[in-house]
Amino acid sequence: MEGQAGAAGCGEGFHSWMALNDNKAGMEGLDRDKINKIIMETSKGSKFYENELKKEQQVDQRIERMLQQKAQISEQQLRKAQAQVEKMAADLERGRDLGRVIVHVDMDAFYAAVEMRDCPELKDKPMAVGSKGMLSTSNYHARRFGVRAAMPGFIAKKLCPGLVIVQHNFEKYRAVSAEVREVFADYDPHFLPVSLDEAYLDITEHLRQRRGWPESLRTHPVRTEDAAAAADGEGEQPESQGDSDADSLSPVLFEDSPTSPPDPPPRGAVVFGTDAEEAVREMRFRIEQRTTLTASAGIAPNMMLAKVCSDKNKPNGQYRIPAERQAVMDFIQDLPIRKVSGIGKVTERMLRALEITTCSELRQKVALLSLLFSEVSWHHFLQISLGLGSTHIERDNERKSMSTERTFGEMSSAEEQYDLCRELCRDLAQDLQKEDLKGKTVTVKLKNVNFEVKTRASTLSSVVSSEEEIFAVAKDLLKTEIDNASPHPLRLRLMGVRVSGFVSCEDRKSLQKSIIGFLQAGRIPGRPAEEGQQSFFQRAQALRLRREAGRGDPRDPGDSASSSSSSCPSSSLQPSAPAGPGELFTCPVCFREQEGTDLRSFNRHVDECLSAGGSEAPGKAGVWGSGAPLTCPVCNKKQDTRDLALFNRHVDVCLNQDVLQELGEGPLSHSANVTATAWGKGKPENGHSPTKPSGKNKRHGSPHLPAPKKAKVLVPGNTIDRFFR
DNA sequence: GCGGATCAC
DNA sequence: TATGGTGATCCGC
Repeated sequence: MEGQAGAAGCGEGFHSWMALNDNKAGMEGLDRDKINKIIMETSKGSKFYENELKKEQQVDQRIERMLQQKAQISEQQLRKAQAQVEKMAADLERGRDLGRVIVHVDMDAFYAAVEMRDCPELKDKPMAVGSKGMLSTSNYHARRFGVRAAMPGFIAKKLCPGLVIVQHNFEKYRAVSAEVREVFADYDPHFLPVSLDEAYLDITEHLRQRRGWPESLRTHPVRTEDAAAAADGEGEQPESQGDSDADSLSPVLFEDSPTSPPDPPPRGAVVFGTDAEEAVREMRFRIEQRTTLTASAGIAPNMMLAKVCSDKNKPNGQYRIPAERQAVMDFIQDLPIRKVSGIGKVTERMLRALEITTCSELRQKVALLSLLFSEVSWHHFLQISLGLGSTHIERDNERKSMSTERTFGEMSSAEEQYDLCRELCRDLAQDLQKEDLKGKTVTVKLKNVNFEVKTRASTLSSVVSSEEEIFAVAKDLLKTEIDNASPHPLRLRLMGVRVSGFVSCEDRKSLQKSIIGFLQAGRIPGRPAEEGQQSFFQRAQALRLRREAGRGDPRDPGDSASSSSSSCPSSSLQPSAPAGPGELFTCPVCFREQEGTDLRSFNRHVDECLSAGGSEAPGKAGVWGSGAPLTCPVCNKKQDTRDLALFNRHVDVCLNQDVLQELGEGPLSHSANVTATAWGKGKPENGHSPTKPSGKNKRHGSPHLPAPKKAKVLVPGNTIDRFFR
């Protein structure tokens, strides 16, 4: 999403935190002083304002201390530090990797754009999307008035009385995001979503394959309705200056340019080239065709640079840094450090106090920084100053905490506070249960009416997850604070509860390895939450239902609220899709059928069975179970085997059968020794999209096909799960 | 492990 | 009428 308000030069009476961010697009011809004055007058005297002033002064003191420290540094210390820094810089330089092509894609004013698309009346009006207190994003119209993300609605209204504020509609944004991500997946099946509107891709492999592609694979139809308009240019905001070679490399329009006779593409189609910029242009084009929304992108040898680049020609533009050291250095040279992700308001101020505002200045003074900042910090600074960044997009799979917090009007009654605390615990417990998480640390967060924030934590020897367990801890933490404040009441404006210290995934490894790990699947490591979230049963069931109904698709309908995910496959089935009436599930542990239960109940049963130990369970693999026969969740037929390996193989083949039918490539013999691995990371719904040229549906994004000698059963991810990726 | 801060979206 | 929610990380105890 759009960045928070950033720094701008602050004149008399103004402060960095309220100054307008003038480095964004859409501010042309704006009277910044006037805007700042309005913001100032509206804020002045408020509790919020007072607290911001206080925080600002704290930073001032921090800077003061730093400068004192700096004054005590000797020439010799500095020389020594210099040597150390140069050595490290040389090491880093040796390791510089320019071989990857990393792309950062960012949807333009995403929420606002979605709302405008779906409500044409908003098109010409200044509008913003947000909740009561805070705006998430504004359209470019509104930005001209100084209205932007992270601004409270009432101030925005003062700046722009005609502003239309639209409430969030996250379900819709998630749905649009899912469409966009389908396009991403074609360029990098392992892409890394940052939020609903942002992602990193490594298109190195895509480009390697793309070089050998015929034009037909790089040809994309123009939306039929307004093909002419789409072909006219890139919308209202043409690509900005700086996208230098854009024109020369622009897609050829076949509308009125009859090209070579051989195999003329269909009318109203565009063909893109084979290089990185063309691939990214194509991706943005497809996103726009699909969603009517524009995206901006940055192409660079690492994530840090790609992120900066995506901002450069926003909106609806792209920018590339060639994979050459000198090009990187040239780009970095005058880059304001604030543009770099991770350098925020405070860091910017601290560095500015040392006369560092650009990356070259940063490079110049790293030795000094190594004496004033922690090792982690100055290493980071050095990397930035060299234009280095991660070349390898990887997901932080493991969730480390989960929390709920709420802001409200002043609350001073202890009774109310306890009630609220319980409510928060209840909500949190529910969320924890959805991901089957249990943690050892409970933290309570309090913000008083003066905006002062406090957190109080307690770590237990055992894990907690239920409302009662969490509340038992949280209420004590709260009580301590209430007691401490007495006889005055706590005058709160916010309360939050967090659980962290989740049990290590290691503890669950044994479960994963067992058959149950396979059957449950849960979240697939390395995939975003929304793609791996459904259990194997749910997905198989969906697939079967779809087949029976002869329509629909088996995809997960959307992601959960946050885009974070866990590498630790849940040991519980996800509860979202209850089994239909009459569904029977066979517990893979005790082999008894569980009738008429939803997946959550079924899972609870399985959990109980497992935790009951070996006494009831026939054995880890359950191969010798003597219960009822297993039912294939795909074809829904009882299988004449109790051997889970055989059962798995049947299901596997069953699934492949479906894939092949979906792809229209005929049935596969059930005896064939082919696994879903052949379709690797493919998403089946891409395979039968009628709009794409034929041949395009063959997973060009997936690295290599086949080599599946033998179905490796019982290992999730190699067979059935691959199908769903 | 705790608490305050910083940062991103 | 009066400035958000979620998650991560770092630093100094």
